[in-house]
Amino acid sequence: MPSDKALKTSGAANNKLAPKELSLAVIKTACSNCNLRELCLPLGLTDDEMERLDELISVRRRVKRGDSLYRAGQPFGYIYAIRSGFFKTDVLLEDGRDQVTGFQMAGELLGMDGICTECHTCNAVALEDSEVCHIPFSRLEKLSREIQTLQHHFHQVMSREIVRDHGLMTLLGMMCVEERIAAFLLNLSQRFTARGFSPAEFNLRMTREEIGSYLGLKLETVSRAFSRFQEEKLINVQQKHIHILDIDGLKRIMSRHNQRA
Amino acid sequence: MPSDKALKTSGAANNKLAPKELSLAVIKTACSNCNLRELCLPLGLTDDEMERLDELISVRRRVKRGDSLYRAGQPFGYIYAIRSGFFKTDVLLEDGRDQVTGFQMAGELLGMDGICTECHTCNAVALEDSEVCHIPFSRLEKLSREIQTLQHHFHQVMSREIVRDHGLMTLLGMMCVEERIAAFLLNLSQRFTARGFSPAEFNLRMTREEIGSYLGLKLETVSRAFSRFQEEKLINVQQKHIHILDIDGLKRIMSRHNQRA
DNA sequence: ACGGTTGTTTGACCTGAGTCAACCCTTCAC
DNA sequence: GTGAAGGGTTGACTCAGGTCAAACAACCGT
Repeated sequence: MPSDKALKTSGAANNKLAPKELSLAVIKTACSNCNLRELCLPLGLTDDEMERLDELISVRRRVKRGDSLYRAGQPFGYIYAIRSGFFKTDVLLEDGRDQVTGFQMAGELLGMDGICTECHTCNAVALEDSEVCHIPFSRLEKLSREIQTLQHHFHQVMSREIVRDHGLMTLLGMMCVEERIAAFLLNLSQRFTARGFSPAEFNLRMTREEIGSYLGLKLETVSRAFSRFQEEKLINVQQKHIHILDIDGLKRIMSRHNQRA
Repeated sequence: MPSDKALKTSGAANNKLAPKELSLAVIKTACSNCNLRELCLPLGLTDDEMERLDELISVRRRVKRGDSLYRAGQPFGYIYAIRSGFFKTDVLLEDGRDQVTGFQMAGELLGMDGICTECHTCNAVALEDSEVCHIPFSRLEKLSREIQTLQHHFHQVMSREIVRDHGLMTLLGMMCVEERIAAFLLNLSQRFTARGFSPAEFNLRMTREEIGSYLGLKLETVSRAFSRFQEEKLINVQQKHIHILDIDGLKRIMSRHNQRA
């Protein structure tokens, strides 16, 4: 199994200097050569259509760990596709409390929260050094008026976000600690698998506090749950490194229902 | 203030029998004459464009209280616009537990959860006798390729759904009972106001259990919170009838932060 | 190599919301 | 009118997860 660190290698950045057909740098960063194209916007497009999508993406920005891709309140103009790295999104309540609403990895889109008000409603923060493609939204809308496949796929991506949120709502609304943690680990495992990494071994990019915020728990509770899972030989935890020993055991936790709320 | 019951009056149903320009029935149910058009899909469209949208909506169905508009697992084909009435959506976990994920009222759209998998992922159930417009999704996509305003507005509606879900996630993740109930009442009040009804007086369409499921609480907890709010002269409750006496008091509850999770 | 900072673990204790149970109020069918 | 069913309220008790505190481990810049 490849280490999931491999994903961080990215194409050369200065891709505007040489003519397209000759520049390896361009080829390496174009959608058509991106190894995430089956997870990302280009899914299902013809080569020709993909090239038109490529043309939209004028900027590919690196975001350093800890930096924001965008912040709540900023004007909305772009959808962002994660080429490499790891992000969290969080919303801030007026009184200072905040909650992580999602963790995003390579191939996933960020920024759709901004469409409705023309302003972003959450913060997107890199949890490791990352690289994102900037997709100007008005041009994406224009292109998706011309390419039906693209239009439909974009609608699917937004819909998937809604369904994902519903899943999190049921997690927050009626699952107990162990179920939340199991669901969290299984979800990460499944997403790493989809990206060609080990389903059983990975590094967490976020702190216990961020996990807790996401799952509606306190960091101590997250820590205790990890320890308990380790005692029960379901996982091995060493700080940020997770090794899932018994994936079916985790799934079993999800299906025995001792409802909470 | 008009009673919010008034919303239930709806146009005649058999609108296909007479030529358009002559049929009052058609005029009464067309988007262009719908008093919800500023809340619903037609927002911002010209008369001409609205007419083209009208043509998509071949079916307007009545849904009896307790009946489903669609169920999880059913193939997806339509987006539904609520003309009158009141719905809940809920998702079912494999083990039988279920959670209400939203309450929808006139002018709001239902069914966007189905786009990503071509299958609905939740149930939509009428909480009172209702009337909905069926919008065939593929034709909506086609039309929104032709009408930029429509396309953009549809994206805004989906985005708003995502932002709404984030709000519910923060509610479930870090608010205490009183904050959840206050948020719930304020949200209903605000939506009734947008529809021209009293911000202070309305009838709940859902049971305490459904409210609890939505807010991640048990029905007894909801009932106790209502009683406590009544003692504190914030509201008057009589079964399903709510009278908000002190809307600022409710807002104040939301901003004093005694976080929970 | 070292001191400070940030993140993690673990224990002891506390409390807000869940559970269980009894009772009441409406509504509706017959 | 009457009985049954569904929904709502209230009280007494319990416990899962939060709080507070202390100690420890990893990381980072100098």
